[in-house]
Amino acid sequence: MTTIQDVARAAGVSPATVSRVFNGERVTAERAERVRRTAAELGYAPNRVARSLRKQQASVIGLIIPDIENPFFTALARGVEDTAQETNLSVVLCNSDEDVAKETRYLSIAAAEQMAGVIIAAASRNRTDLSLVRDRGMPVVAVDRLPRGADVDAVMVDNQHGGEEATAHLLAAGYRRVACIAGPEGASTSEERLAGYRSVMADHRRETGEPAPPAGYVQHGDFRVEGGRAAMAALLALPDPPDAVFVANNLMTVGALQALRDAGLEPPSTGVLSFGDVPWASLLRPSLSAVDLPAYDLGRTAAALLQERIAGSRIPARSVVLRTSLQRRESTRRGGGF
Amino acid sequence: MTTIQDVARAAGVSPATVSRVFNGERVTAERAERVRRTAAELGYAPNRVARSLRKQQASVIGLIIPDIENPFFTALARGVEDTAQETNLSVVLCNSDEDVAKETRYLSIAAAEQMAGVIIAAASRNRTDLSLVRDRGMPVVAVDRLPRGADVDAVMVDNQHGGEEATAHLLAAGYRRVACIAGPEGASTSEERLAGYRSVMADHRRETGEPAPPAGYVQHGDFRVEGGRAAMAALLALPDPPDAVFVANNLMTVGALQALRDAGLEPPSTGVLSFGDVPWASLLRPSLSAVDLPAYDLGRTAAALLQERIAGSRIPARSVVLRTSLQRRESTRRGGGF
DNA sequence: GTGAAAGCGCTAACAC
DNA sequence: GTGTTAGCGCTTTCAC
Repeated sequence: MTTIQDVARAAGVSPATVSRVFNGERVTAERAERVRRTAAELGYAPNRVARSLRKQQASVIGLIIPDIENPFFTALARGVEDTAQETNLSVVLCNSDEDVAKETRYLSIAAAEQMAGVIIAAASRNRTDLSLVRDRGMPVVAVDRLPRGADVDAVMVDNQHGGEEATAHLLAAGYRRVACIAGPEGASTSEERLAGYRSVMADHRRETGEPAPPAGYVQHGDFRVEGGRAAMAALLALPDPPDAVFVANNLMTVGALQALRDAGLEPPSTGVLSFGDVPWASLLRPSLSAVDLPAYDLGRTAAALLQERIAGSRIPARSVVLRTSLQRRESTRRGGGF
Repeated sequence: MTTIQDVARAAGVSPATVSRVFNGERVTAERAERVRRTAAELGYAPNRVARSLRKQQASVIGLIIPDIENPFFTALARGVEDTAQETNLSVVLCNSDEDVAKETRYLSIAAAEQMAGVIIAAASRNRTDLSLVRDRGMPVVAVDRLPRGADVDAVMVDNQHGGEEATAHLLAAGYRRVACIAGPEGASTSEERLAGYRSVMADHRRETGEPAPPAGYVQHGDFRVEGGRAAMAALLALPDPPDAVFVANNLMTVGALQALRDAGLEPPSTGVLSFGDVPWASLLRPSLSAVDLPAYDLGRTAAALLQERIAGSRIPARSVVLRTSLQRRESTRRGGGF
């Protein structure tokens, strides 16, 4: 490996000068040029490990997401990456697999590698422990999910509003027995979406005097395809099955659609509304109504906030909330369109 | 930050002893215990940057993939991760976005961070330059795509065989005007799949005396949804459009299906066979025939090979080829099933 | 089995 | 502007 010493010797200057050239500090043009040329000849590239050790910080940021196979998070990752690239930060992606232990390992790595900062979609609202990195003063931005009590910048989705809009749309379309497949208990995103559902349902009962939905109309899944399938199957097994369902994430919607089909049912006779776009939804017949999430912008915003912190901003922690937008398509068009 | 010095002082031993405790070298049980306890109390964790600088190697491997939004690569990533975890290696994922410049940046980072090794699905067969890392003696495993002339271990898919099987299946199903949507020119995976198509088509002509397919029956796309749509549209615009199409990757299949639908056509009247499973294909009606790729196993195998190299194996470079398997479903069931 | 000391490659403080 | 020097936190000789 070529070191800064080798270049210095070959160019007839001190190591400090070489360092300055590579860090954009003031060096006479002529010598700078000579250093650059010798460096190129020798194939020299600064050793980031040494640099990190010395500066006690790196030019890499960690992005920790809970499910790399969920397109929502990959779109988010692209947003982070695109923004980071603009200022020469590199992104390394870590998949916590919704597992707090794995997540903890990645957080320790981020700390130990002295990354410049971390963007995290936490695996758990209660058990994710950001102190590992926060104690070292490392900037952290929470995205999509904010661990309880974490004093960090956050970029969130207006889940409750999205849940309300979705439920209201199902009722307006004429569905009467509207169920909900929520995410894991304790997941903040799921709970907020569910709260939106509950609040609109309660308002509706108050206005119309209709009875409360039967027990079991709220099922909990695991945010994966299988969980959605099981939850839908459970709903269909009820004595009075729902005529529409609001599903709290995209992957569970896929499972729910499969269960529906297995039971010989199809939207929109049973209405289906997904929180979060199902990828390639455009191929589905009937097309799928969904609450669109700004996944890419979530990533961009998170990266921008992190960069401000890395640059040294010390203002109090901020939360940015991005709005969802409801896409009305065929799967909620009861009675063949209106 | 607590350092090894702090622990040593607090435990009344030398830094060397603390180091030995954390590296599993022989230390008297009693002292080892004391060190471990003080370390825990002080919240000490070894600084990986310093360790890397000293040992000149890290416990992190880089995984460079060309498209993080393609489920094939995310499944592969999981395979790599699961295997790496087993031996305490951590994986950082880099998305080259099919862009050789970005890829080069990530390779330099891998080199500069002195990662333990790299697994790469190369962005280009010709322009991907592994010398950046190979020159430093860093172990590299190519997966899915092998850059020309690269002397590294590789884990590949039997693309030609898959292409042959796919094409033969379309012909056996009774389709006669079979077209192919290939990937970018120069992509080895695409070229091999195309070669499989061509070889079976040529054999078939030889046996049956049927005329050669018209010009334009082989279209090139970009391995993304849009490319597939454009290619399919071009095929449909031909004077004598095909009655079946073999699409060389999963994302382009999505686009092709969209173009087909836009034209008022549906499989299986036009047969569609995808190379690589489309995620959530189970939701599609008609269900989609596909050449299944062992993405997860590709990842596992690549990680296993890399680990052998990291452990010091010096045997000559190996290539492992994994087989595909054809899934016959409804989209190629001409005339309503057979 | 253990400690002292050197040094991985780099940057920051200081003197010039 | 530039060189000299010290040291980031760790591992690894080499004595003992």
